[in-house]
Amino acid sequence: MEKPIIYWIRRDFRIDNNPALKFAIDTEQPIIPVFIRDEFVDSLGSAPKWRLELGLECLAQKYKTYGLDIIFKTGSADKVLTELINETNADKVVWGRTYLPPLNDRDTKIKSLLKQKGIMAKSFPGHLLFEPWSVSPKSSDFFKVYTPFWKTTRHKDPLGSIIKVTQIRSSNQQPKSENLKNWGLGEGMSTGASIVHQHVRLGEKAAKERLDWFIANKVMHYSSSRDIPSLDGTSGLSENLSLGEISPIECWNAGVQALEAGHDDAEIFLKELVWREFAYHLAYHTPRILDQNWRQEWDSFPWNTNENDEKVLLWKQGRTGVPFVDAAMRELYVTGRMHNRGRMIVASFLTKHLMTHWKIGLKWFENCLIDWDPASNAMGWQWSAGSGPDATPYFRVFNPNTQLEKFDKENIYRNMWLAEFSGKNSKNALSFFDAIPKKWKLKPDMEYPESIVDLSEGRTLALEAYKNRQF
DNA sequence: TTTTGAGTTGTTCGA
DNA sequence: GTCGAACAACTCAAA
Repeated sequence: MEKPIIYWIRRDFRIDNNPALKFAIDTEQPIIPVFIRDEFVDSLGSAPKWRLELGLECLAQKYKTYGLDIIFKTGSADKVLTELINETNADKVVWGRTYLPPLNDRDTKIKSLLKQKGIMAKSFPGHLLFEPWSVSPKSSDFFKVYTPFWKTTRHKDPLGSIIKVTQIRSSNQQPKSENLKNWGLGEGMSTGASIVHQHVRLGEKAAKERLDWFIANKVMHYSSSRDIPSLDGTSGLSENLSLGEISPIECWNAGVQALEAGHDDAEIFLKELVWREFAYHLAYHTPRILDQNWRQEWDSFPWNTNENDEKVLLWKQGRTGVPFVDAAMRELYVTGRMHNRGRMIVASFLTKHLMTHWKIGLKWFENCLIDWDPASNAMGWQWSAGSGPDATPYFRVFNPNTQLEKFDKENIYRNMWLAEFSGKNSKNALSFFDAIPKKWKLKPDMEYPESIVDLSEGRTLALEAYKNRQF
């Protein structure tokens, strides 16, 4: 019986432009694709876990068209892979790297364990444009500032080339698979699932089509339209990038082509892709960014750390009485995403006006975002809070009302998400009330609340605290 | 080693 | 309404 190769599916939910899968195909051995529900899958936040299930269903269908079934298994990865090797007599295991601890350390151990058994174990790039260790400054170990990182990467060729797959060789052996539907990955979502579902862009094909559409219609206006939250002016591909339903290299190449075709704004799109890289670069070199203050002196800052604080709850519910903040928080709840400008504003509001620890915000995002990415989420929150690697002047406090004036002058975004303003005119605004838990006891005809903080007072208090900090 | 220049995303005030 | 200055001072990258 011919020995098969095991392809371990990680964050590369695609067929094309997938170096690990390509390697497997090139061995000409039969391929057994496996997805393992390990402790790291179980520990995902509600929305990312739910989105993972959708992504897996879609991917399984795609594999079916090539005549392959994904094998679903639960357990620690070393144990599952070992059993699968024994069962199938496979002699190779390949997967795409995910770079961040603790997964990275786990993978290193598995690699040496498999090699000890005489199995070829190989990991591949594919999740990023560049390996985090392959970009470094001349005078230190790694970059702590974005702009020099960008200057270094902009003229660097990303890893790998375009890969198109036409066939995949399946295996005659059919190892026992669990049923994905029985895993209940979507259970944490409860009432909101059917509503968020309407806003999901699912799978490799849809992601590619979106990229084409974005490059054909939007990238040329990107520098200005990406800042307007009422417009569909961004690529919106973060959701697909997070599961690897599209390759970042494909996005990069499309951006480069647009730039070469004379659309200068495409460079800003490339810069955004590089922000994602920068987040991984930082997390790879300083893993503490994921769950501790990157600048450790911030440990003594007097954040509010009470998760059950009344104002924190109102922030989560989009009931702070500050329209831009509430609109963005409701957009998050209904769509599982939030416009980038909204992310900055709600983060600034939580960490500065409400003086609340960024970890509380990070955790909420981790539960609500279908495009959740551990590296980007942590970098963004720490940047907003001021504890991160960017030298953010402490006096930089977003005023949500000034922001509304600048980026939503006609109140389009506000009315899109706040039924208290738009009445029955906005389907989106109303759907928020169907998505939320009943126990929140919120109704669309309720009166819009008074602001929970006086914005200028909140700003002053935050500035005071930042000024008086003990470091 | 030392020096120099630069650093995602802002707000407010007063001329 | 528009525009420039002030808001401080520090870390990082490169020469």
